Amino acid sequence: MKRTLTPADLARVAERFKALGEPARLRMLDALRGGEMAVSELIDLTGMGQANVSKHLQILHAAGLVSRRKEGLFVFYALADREVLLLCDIMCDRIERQADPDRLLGTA
Amino acid sequence: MKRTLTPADLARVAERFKALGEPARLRMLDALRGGEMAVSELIDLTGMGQANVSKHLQILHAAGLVSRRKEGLFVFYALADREVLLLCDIMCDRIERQADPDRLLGTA
DNA sequence: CCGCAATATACCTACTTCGTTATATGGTAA
DNA sequence: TTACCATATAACGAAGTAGGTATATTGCGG
Repeated sequence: MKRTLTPADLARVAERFKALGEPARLRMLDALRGGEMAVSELIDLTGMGQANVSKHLQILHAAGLVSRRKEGLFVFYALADREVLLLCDIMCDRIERQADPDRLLGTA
Repeated sequence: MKRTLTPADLARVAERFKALGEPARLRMLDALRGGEMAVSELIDLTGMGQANVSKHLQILHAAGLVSRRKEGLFVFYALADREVLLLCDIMCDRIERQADPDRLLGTA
């Protein structure tokens, strides 16, 4: 197991995790599970403002988590690869395992 | 694959990713790979300020990423489980795969 | 050409977060 | 008890970020 990440690499890793660290962006990634979507679809689906959705998409794209494809007036975004979902699923599994007992106790 | 995360769960997932979204905290988690460490060791090892290290540890602990153990004057922190490292490794692998060609091409 | 539709960007405000210094808490030893 | 050590917390300023409105860009149709 190599421990040879440069500070720049470390910053890049942090950038990606930070991009995943917003509920709004997680919702957008979840919406993209079914396949690519145009910005307007994401706006409609999430109920968020247009400028806000666009900015979040830039952040996700800068982090390499989503890909872009222009087609006429529309821009379609898609998950960059399967690992993005893998990360989310691992984290969600942790949440579900820890949240379930809480919910039973009414701690939520 | 269930898509039944409540908004509260979504916020919890985001909280955890956000906790991973800081280079300083990633360095601390990396330092904990070898096993539990006292706060003063982390301070010494990372060169960060004492108050800063303590605050970052509270964030990691609140996110459930590290565990605590008090022993006399010392408090030892350790990785909460193996999945924490799994997440980091997945992300690091992505970085290494994407960073290497960039470096060769001088695109960075 | 003009006007419109989809997306991106600039700008602003409120809020959060990082890092530091100073102080408080808890535990140990003399 | 008092002094000291390790850790936590408070308080502060600087910097970043989310979300909104307004505006710019880009591509299409008339």
